[in-house]
Amino acid sequence: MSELEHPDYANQMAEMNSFLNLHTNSPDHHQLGDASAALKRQTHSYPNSVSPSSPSVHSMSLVGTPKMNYDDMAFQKGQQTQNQQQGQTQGQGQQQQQQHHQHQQQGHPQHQNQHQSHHNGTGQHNNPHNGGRFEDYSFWNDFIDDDRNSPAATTTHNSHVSPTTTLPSQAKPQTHRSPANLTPPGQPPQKYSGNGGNNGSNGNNARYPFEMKVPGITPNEIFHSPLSEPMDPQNQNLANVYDDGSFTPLVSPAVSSFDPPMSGHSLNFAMPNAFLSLEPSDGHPGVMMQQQQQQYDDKKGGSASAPSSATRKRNSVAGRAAAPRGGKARSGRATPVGGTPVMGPQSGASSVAGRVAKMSPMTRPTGRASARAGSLSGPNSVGGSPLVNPLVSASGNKDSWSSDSISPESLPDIVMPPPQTRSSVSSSSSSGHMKPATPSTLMDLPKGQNEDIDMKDANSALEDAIRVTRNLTSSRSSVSLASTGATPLMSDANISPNTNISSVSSTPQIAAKKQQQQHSGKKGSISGSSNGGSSSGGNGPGSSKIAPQPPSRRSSSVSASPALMPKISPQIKPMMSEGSSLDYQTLLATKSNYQNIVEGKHNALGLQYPEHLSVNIASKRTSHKLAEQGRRNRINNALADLGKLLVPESASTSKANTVENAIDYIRKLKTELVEVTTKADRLQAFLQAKGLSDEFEATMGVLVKEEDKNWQGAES
Amino acid sequence: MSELEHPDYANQMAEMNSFLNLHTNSPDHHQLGDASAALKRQTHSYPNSVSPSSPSVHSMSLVGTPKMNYDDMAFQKGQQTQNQQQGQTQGQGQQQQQQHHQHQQQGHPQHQNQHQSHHNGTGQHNNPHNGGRFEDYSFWNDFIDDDRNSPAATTTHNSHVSPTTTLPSQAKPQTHRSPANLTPPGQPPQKYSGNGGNNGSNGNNARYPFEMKVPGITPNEIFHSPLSEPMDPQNQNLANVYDDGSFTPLVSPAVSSFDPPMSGHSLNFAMPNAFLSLEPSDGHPGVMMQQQQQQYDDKKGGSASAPSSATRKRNSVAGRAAAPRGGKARSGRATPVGGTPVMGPQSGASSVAGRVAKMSPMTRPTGRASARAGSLSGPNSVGGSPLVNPLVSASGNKDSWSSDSISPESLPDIVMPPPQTRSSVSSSSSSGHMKPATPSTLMDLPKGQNEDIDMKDANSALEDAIRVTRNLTSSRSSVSLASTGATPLMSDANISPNTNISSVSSTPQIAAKKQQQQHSGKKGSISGSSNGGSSSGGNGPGSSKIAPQPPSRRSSSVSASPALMPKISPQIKPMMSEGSSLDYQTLLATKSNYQNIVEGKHNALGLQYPEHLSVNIASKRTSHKLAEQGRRNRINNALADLGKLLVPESASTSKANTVENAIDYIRKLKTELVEVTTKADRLQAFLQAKGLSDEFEATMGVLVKEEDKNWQGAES
DNA sequence: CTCACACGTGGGACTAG
DNA sequence: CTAGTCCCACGTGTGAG
Repeated sequence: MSELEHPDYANQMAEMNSFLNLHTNSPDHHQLGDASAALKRQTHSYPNSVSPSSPSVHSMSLVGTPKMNYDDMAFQKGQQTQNQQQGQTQGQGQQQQQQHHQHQQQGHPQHQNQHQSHHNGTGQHNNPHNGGRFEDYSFWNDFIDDDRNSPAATTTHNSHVSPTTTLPSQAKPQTHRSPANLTPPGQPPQKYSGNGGNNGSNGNNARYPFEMKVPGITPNEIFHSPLSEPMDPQNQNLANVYDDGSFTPLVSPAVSSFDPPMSGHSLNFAMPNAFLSLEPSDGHPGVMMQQQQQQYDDKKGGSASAPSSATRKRNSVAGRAAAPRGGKARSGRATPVGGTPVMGPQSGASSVAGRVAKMSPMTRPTGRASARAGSLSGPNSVGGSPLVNPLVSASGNKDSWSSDSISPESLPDIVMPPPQTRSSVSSSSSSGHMKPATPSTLMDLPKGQNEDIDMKDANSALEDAIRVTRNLTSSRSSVSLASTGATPLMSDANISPNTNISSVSSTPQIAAKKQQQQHSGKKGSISGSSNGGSSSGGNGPGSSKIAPQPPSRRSSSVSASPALMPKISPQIKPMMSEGSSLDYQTLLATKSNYQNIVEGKHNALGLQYPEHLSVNIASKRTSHKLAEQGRRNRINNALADLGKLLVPESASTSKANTVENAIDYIRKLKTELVEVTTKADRLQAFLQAKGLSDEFEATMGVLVKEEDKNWQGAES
Repeated sequence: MSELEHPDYANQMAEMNSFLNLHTNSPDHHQLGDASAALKRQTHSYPNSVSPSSPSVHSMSLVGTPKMNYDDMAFQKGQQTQNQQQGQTQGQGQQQQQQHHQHQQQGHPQHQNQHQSHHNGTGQHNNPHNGGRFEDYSFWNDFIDDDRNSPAATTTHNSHVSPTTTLPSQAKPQTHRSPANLTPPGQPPQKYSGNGGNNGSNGNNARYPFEMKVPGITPNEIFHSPLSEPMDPQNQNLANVYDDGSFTPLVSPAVSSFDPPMSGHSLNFAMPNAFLSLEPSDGHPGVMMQQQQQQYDDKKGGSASAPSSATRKRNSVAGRAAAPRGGKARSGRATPVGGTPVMGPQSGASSVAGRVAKMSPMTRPTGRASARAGSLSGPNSVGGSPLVNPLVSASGNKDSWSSDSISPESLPDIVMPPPQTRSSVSSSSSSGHMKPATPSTLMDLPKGQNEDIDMKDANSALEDAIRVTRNLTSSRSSVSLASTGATPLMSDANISPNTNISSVSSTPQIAAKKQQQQHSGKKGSISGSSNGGSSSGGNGPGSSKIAPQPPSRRSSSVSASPALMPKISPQIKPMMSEGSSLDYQTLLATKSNYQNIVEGKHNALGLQYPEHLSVNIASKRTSHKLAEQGRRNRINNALADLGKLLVPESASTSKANTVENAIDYIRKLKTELVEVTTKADRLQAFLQAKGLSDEFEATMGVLVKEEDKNWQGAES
């Protein structure tokens, strides 16, 4: 037996080593490392914040808190210069382009910076944290930059930078700083429309949605802060704004649903769901960004500039939405063309992202086809409809359930998402795919082609808006009740004491999902027998794996974000629907404890809450959520970049494949390098033997040895 | 470019191979994969299930369902042969060894198979799905192999292979097939103890826990299938076995908690939590494996063999548990030495894995210190105690909440985990760190030093067993009630009609968490003021971020796996505790819909369930869970390998850093390659100009041009 | 409080039957 | 269309610092 055991260990050891050693055979290493990181940050535009005078600002108070660090870190290092310096002074439209150009033109400048930091800061890589962090965030920036590339992305970077001072709303400076980044909704269009001067609108941008999210982590304040209530008013404002623009008010009211709960000291996520505030003006629907991204993007916001009103939104999301990547067609899986946000989206870049795209589950594509809202449907007619009510729309989408979990904070996430469908419609099915808008999406870079984007993006943005998806889980469940007859879960939501929730309208959640239109709509096209529901479109019935999605979204205003819902899939829902007694029992049974608590019903039930606990956890969760997303984005961006470096055509480009390909590629490169080096050495040796080396150098003017040495050193 | 592309494919292929190959240097690999997989299955022992006559068995019925495919895929290709063929005919003890040997001896057979499939199946990578999949799974196998290396792993492979026919119980062949793998608890010890002839026990091993999990996807059957009931008997047997051995019975009774629910056609996860079935005999606690692994491992189970009773368990988990990696010391973050499973764990290998390790949240280290069970504590004295009751132990652990979600299936996950602590204590703190045992961990390879392991592993295994962690969330909540006074959630569990749940004992969840003992116990050491609770130790109060963890675990048998619980963190729990009426309302409020449903209470509440829905979803979830883990492992493995290729010293090695470093590295390599190539070309051109090229070739015998071409092609 | 992980989950896309 | 597979993103919990 011992043999077995021991050998195994040995083997394991061997394997582990073998991995290293084998590869190690080829020298190389280190140096390259730094460069790539820098690129990412800037872009992001976060659609969400769009809502103008959102009360959410209030919630903002929390804002200036810990998490911001994240972004700040990154920015401070490298990009700082880019975003802030450039962005601040410039107008949006211009900025975008400029920055964008910089990217391309400058090429690797950022990288170098990082490099230095990397090398300089720590002679060796040993100080991963510092060096690593910065770089890491730089990635974000890079992404952002990427997003820029995509038309939608064209937004200005500055916006996220320092919303702080500029914010028109009540928000405290502090809070704004980081949160400011979120700003969102209203402005995204600017990019598209080319409204360089949206500054004025910026004030509106204030961004409440995000602010909500950006929990400063000042726990106590959060809950107790007036925010929750204030939010409502603002929400209304937002609605108005949208209306003014030409939007459908649907937008955010629902959002508040959350706020009310928690017996007064709401959890604050009132807005959470992100929300799509489409833009009225240009007809570019403002895509919503998620909190997370902003934070990360904001980075500097705090210190460096308070980019006054100059801050601009950006539709990074929209960019993505457009994502289908302009012309690229996506064939089957194998051929990744699509806009895979994370992995392969990059516009011009390599084809890496085969199927990878996925990006954000939240809204996902839903695409037009399925998109329910009649108004929204038209790709062009952005003006009117897009703003879906998260709550309302939620019905059809599967997404509503997806996130689940419970944290109150989850709400904000969804917001508007950009399209960037994974399957990106591609040129062929121009119809209007879009991508999801999930947080990550927001974070990411749209990259697609620059031009053409405006229109497309706009359209896509609209669709995206519709897709809002997710936010409130309840919506879907309620729907299911109607159609399915089974879904008990959220339907009760309205029952909750908090009128706000139900009243406001619903929340995001629009349709997001389906959209498969592209190819021919294996599943997608069907998407749903869309109800054609007028106002809030979102319904992604299409693929609904389990339950049929009844398009009828009742506006049930459950409010509890999907996260809050118990993980039980809608399908699981009890059959009870039949009108059995809807008393507390039912309520309890259907809503989940958390929701009940949130809605303040717990008192009725005799349940009590340690408020402070909930407060802290809420903020923590929120921050953590954002942090996690930042992390994911960093990884995804890095992966995407990595994919670009690789072959390009290579394989499907799933994350795993990307990494695996990278491994092979590195090995290959090492092998080649060794071979070439060997050859060169031999040649050189030969020349020297022949006594021609001097002549060679004179002739060729090349300094061979040094290179070799360098190489070897690196290699070793 | 063509070259590049092709090369990439080639690379991928190569990568796939490379993994294999590289490692292959050390033969193990694939085979191992199978082996390792095999290990996991048997072991499981699910403490929960342990409970002798636990009704939970009933739930098992679901087992044979859809997901199995996943594993099957992988296995069918390569492993199939190994496990089934061998396993079926052989006895457990023998089988294990044999298989194990095969692994080593055969070396790469499986890999090759996969390889072929990849190449053959799809000339190019275009068919990522097929090709990729297989290979992907191969990874799993590799991991598994690694696991084997760890002493615990020594279990037999056969067991998982084809439980089908062999199953003593009434289970239908179908269901059993895949599920069979799970087999578990009882037998793990064999390896350790060297009980080659456990065959007889095998019958008992039957494994209900896993079967539960392994949903064959024959949805209807699952729930309705007789298995569930039959299982019970077996479980009893198992329990007996353990008892016979010298175990503490604590084990699994609780496990069943799940089973009963779901109004009769329970969801099957009854066992879920996995559970540590330590081994009584030798004193090597049998570590539990998770479902996931099994499934993957099982793969073939269905078709090939119906390994008669021969099926054997395995303690693969234990192996991991031992993981602490023998002597390796793990310093702070920067210094990765530890056993970081995914990223950097490799024992001797490079330092890459700085902090990366994390691996599996599930059980994590919990380490001895915190481990509550008195009996268990002693590293050496494996004999008696180890089997913790999942439920019981759960109290303190944070983990219980971690997974959350709801799916019933979640239960099995945790099983026994191997140690492989991220922070691996390292030599210095020899005390006994261990690693978590999370699914991923299981998957991964322990790799520490070979020798010393036996004892250490064994010890660690024991500890691991204690750590079981997670499984049932309820346990913790209940605990909180007691101490905190707040936690309403699961406490009611007992209330549920199903007597089984509460009665049996509790479930896994033991202590897993804390364990920080190592360094000095920043947080950890405190762990708990361990109650010293005699029987089931687990409590990881130590770090309890939020609530204080009251060590008193009331054995509340909530049963619902953590997953089932609403995401609401325990902290959030309503204050209601005060003994307010615990009627349905309370019950509903506290337990979450899902749990209620599972417990069959929904009827009481007037809720009805479309059984078929729940059935499918349960199985789907389970399978999906496993698949996801496989995917994650693949990525993580690739990442780890990638990290190895990179500098080694380089940075911290977080995933993001790894990828980023890889990017830089690739760039650097390319740059160098270009430079060198350029130089070589110049040299060569110079020679040719001089007319010396012929002479050179004659002298050096090198074919320069070709290489250059190749390189350029790749480069372009 | 930060950073990093792993997990489980929902869901989109795609392929087959 | 369903089922199965893959992949992804998310949110959460949790360590370690």
